[in-house]
Amino acid sequence: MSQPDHEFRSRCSIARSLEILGDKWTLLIIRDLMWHRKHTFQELQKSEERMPTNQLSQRLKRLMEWGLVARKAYQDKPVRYRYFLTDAGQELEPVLLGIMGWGHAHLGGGLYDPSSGETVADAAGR
Amino acid sequence: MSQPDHEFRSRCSIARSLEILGDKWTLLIIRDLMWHRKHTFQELQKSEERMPTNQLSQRLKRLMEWGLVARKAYQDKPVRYRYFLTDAGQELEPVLLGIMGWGHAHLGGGLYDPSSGETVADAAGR
DNA sequence: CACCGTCACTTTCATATTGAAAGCCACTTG
DNA sequence: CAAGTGGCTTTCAATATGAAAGTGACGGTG
Repeated sequence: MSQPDHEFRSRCSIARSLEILGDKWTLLIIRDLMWHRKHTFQELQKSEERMPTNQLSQRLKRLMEWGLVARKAYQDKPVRYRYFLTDAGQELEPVLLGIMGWGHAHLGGGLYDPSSGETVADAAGR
Repeated sequence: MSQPDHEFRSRCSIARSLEILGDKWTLLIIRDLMWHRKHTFQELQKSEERMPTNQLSQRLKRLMEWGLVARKAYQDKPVRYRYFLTDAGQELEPVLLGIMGWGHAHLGGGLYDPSSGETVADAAGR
């Protein structure tokens, strides 16, 4: 539960958040755990964007260290884990929704509706 | 105004947005332009986080290419520019507010109130 | 019981990005 | 005319990324 010892570069909440979330992949893991019922390593790796396995491994580790993600073994011998969001991770939903809305409006990406589980407006062009 | 020719890695709005915004710095530039009245190269560079000048230069270029930022010369000889957000850039405000709220709750960062221009809750610990 | 396949990683390594620092250019100021 | 200012650009070592292959513990098949 305890977060890593870490010197943040500033006291700004946005700057701090970006030290954990600020890359091209991390929020996609959160997206998949939150909405797309992807919970195993393999399911996460098979997402459309095809994150490299070493990165996925690193990111999951970091997210666990920061307490946004936890895992539970779903089998022994060999032990295999199912990853899921903690409350702190779940609380990123409004952020994801905001980014999605912006990307839909300005980059022509799809619009996912969490309550129906469907992509409402499909991607335009590109 | 026209966005760059660019192959997005997927149709997901979040994945697309992260190709532009997904790093440790870009949203801090947006933050400073949006709330902190930093509009010149130097003002942006002097922010608490001390972004390297070459990165600032590159990011501003990218943000202009994508139409989130524009600039106007405020003097000739030598020409110097003032940067500001376009409408598309401004529309990231809810995203910034969301990230700030999360960072405040979970990483102890400050809470800025755009309407008063003040940091309401100061950073806890760390 | 040898072999193939699956899952969850880890390792390797070439390439790309980052970030600290210095350099550059066109002025302005003393 | 020397020093300073603003806005970049260049350089280069260090770090991060990503493609690919490797590992280890099984479980199933012939």
